[in-house]
Amino acid sequence: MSSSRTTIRDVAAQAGVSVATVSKVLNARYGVSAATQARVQQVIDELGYQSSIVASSLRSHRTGVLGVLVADLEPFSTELLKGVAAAVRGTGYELVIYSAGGRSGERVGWERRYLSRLGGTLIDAAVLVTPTVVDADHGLPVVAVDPHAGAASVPTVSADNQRGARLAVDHLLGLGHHRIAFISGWPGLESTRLRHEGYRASLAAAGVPLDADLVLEGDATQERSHVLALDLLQRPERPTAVFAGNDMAALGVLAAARELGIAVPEQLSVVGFDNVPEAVMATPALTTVEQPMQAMGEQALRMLLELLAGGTPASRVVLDTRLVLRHSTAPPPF
Amino acid sequence: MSSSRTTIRDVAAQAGVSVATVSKVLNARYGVSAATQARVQQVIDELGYQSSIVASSLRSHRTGVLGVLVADLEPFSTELLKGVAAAVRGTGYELVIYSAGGRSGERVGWERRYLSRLGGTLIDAAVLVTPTVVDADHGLPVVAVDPHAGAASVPTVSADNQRGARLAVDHLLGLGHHRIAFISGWPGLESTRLRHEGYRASLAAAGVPLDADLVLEGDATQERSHVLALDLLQRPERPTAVFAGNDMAALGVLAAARELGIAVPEQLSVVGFDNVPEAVMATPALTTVEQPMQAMGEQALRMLLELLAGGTPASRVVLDTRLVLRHSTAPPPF
DNA sequence: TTGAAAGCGCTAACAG
DNA sequence: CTGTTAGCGCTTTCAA
Repeated sequence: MSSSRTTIRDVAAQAGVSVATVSKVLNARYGVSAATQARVQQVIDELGYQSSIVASSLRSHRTGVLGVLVADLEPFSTELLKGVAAAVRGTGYELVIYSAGGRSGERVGWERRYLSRLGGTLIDAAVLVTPTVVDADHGLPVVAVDPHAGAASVPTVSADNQRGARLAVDHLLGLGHHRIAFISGWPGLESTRLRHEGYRASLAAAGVPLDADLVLEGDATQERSHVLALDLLQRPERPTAVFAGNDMAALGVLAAARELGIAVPEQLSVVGFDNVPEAVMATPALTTVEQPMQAMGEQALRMLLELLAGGTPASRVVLDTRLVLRHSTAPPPF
Repeated sequence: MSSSRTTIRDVAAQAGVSVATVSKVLNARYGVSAATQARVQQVIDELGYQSSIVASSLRSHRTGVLGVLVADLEPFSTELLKGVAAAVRGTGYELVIYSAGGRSGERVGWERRYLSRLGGTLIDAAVLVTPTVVDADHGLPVVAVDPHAGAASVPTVSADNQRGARLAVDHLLGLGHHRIAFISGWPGLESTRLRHEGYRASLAAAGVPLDADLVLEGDATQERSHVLALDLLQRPERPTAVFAGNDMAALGVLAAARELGIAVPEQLSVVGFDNVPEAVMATPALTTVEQPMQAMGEQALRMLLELLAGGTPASRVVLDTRLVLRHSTAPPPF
C-alpha cells in the first residue's frame, strides 16, 4: 500500500525519454540506440523499477506464466504439483498455483470462474486438477488431470483407475475376504466412477454378489470417511475389509476402527488409493494402490507446452497404477 | 486465445446501460434501481460474464487475494503450504502460490522482483518462505517464514533451530559418536546459521573439539548433499555420524552411503532436520528433528491477516522442535 | 438514478 | 531512433 510504486513514467522522466522508449528497452525491442538503452537501464536499476505484470499483460495479452488450478492443497494435488514444478523448470515460463481453498459450497465450476478471470491476461494456459467442469470454451489452452466425468474436448491425463481398483479388490479377495465395503471419492469425478467400476468388476469376476449396502458415497476427505466408517463398522454384520477410494479416506477408516477398538489388520483390512506420503506414516502403514502423481503432473505440463507451441498432444494419456503392499491388510478373522 | 472474451462493454451494450452502471452492480454499489440491477444481472448470467481480475485490480488497487512466495515446491514448502491453505479457509481471501521454480541462478532477490511486480495489483499481501532478501520497503504487508539472516522489520515465524540442532547432536553424542560431520543448508538462511550454532554448542558442551574438516556447506538439496557425502565418506578417517541440515540432504547422505556399501546405521548414523513425509519412507527410516511445518504456515497466515486488519503481530514467533527417533542412528562401530 | 470522462501502468502502431 | 497517440477492461468521480 501507500508510497506509490515507481512506474514507467518515473523512469521515463528521470531518464529524459518517453515511456514508449522505456517500454522498448524493457522488452528488448529494436529501435533504441545503445546510448539511450544504457541510460534508461541505469535509471531502471537505480530506481529498482519492476514493470507491473498486471498492466503489461492487460495490454499485451501474454504473460509468460502458466497456472495450475487445484481445488485444495491436499496430499494428492501437492504431489502432482511437484511434478508440474519439475517439468516447468527451464522452460522460461513461470508457475502460479491457484487454490480454491477447499470451499465446498461453491466448489462446482469454480475453475471456470477462475479461468475466465485470469485467462488471457494473467496466465497463458492452465493445468486443471480434478476439475468439476471441463469445456473447451474458455479461450486458453488447458489440460485436465483426473477430470470430471464426461470430459469433453480437453486433453486429459489420468491413472489407470479401473485397473488399480481391481488390483486392490483382487488382493482382498485373494486373502479370503467376501464382505468388502467401498467408500467412493468425489462423486462426478471420472476416477471415482472408474474405481467403483473396478470394484464391481473384481467382485463379479470372483463370483461374489454385490451388496449395495456396502457401497458408500464419500467425498475423498478423511473427515467424511471417518463418519461413514463409524456407522459402517457398527453394523451387526460389518464388513471384514474396506476399499477406500483414496488414501485420505482410508485414513479416516483407520481412525474409526481405532476408536471402535477394531484391530487393523487382524479384524479389518483396509486398502487405499493414491499412495500419498501420508500413507506410509499411518498406523498400520497403509496398503494402497499407487498412482504416479508426480509423473502425471509432468505429463500434463508437457502437454500444455505442446498446446502452447501449436501442437496437438494426445487427447487422453493414462498412466499405470500398481498395488503397494504394507500392513493394513491380512486374511479375514475366524 | 482468440474468440475475444466478453467484457463489461458487451454486457453494457446488451443490457442497454453504460459500463459504469454494470460496474456498479458488479460491485454492489448504491445508486442503481432494482429494475436495472436485475436486468444487468440477468445479462451477466446469460453471457457468463466474469470480470477480469487484472483490469479491475489495476484500477482499484485491491484484489482479495493473498500470495505465498516459495523458491521451489520441495517437501518443506509443500508442508508449509498446507498449513497456510488451512488457515486461509473461511477468511474470504483467496490464495495464490508463486514458485520461482528453483532456478538457482537468479535465486537471490527473486521475491523482491515478484513482490513489486505483483504487489498492490495482484495480491494484497504475501507470505515469503525462506526469502533471500527481506526488507520492509515493498509497499505491501509481508510475513516471512524461515528468513534469511539479518531479517529486518518484517514479522517472521520460524522453528527453534538452535535447540533442534542440539537435540540432534546430543542424541548422536549420547550414542557414543565423536566424529560427527555437519552438512549445512542454504548459506545465508537464519535457520542454517542457527543449526550450525546448535551443532557447535552441542559439541562444545560435551567437550568434543570441533573439526573444521567435518563441516560442509550444502544447499539443502539432495543432489548437492549426495556429492558432498560421497567425498566425505571416502576420506581415510571418515566420520561415524552425519547431521544433515535438512531431511533432503540427509537422504542424499543415505544414497551416498548405499553406493559406497556403508551400512546405515551400523557403520554410519544419519540425522536430518524437518521431518518431511519423505523421511519416513527412506531406507532406513530417518531419525530427524521435527519442525511443525504446517503450524508454521498457519501462524504466518494469521499474522498476515492481523497486519491486513491494521494490527501489529508479534515480530518474531518461534515454534518448538523435537527429535523423532527412527532407524538411521545407532552407536558407532567397534 | 444514470452516464460521460478520466485514468490505473503499460504496449503497439505510427509519425516524425 | 524517438515520441505521440490510442487504447487493454475496469472503477470512479462528477454532471446531468
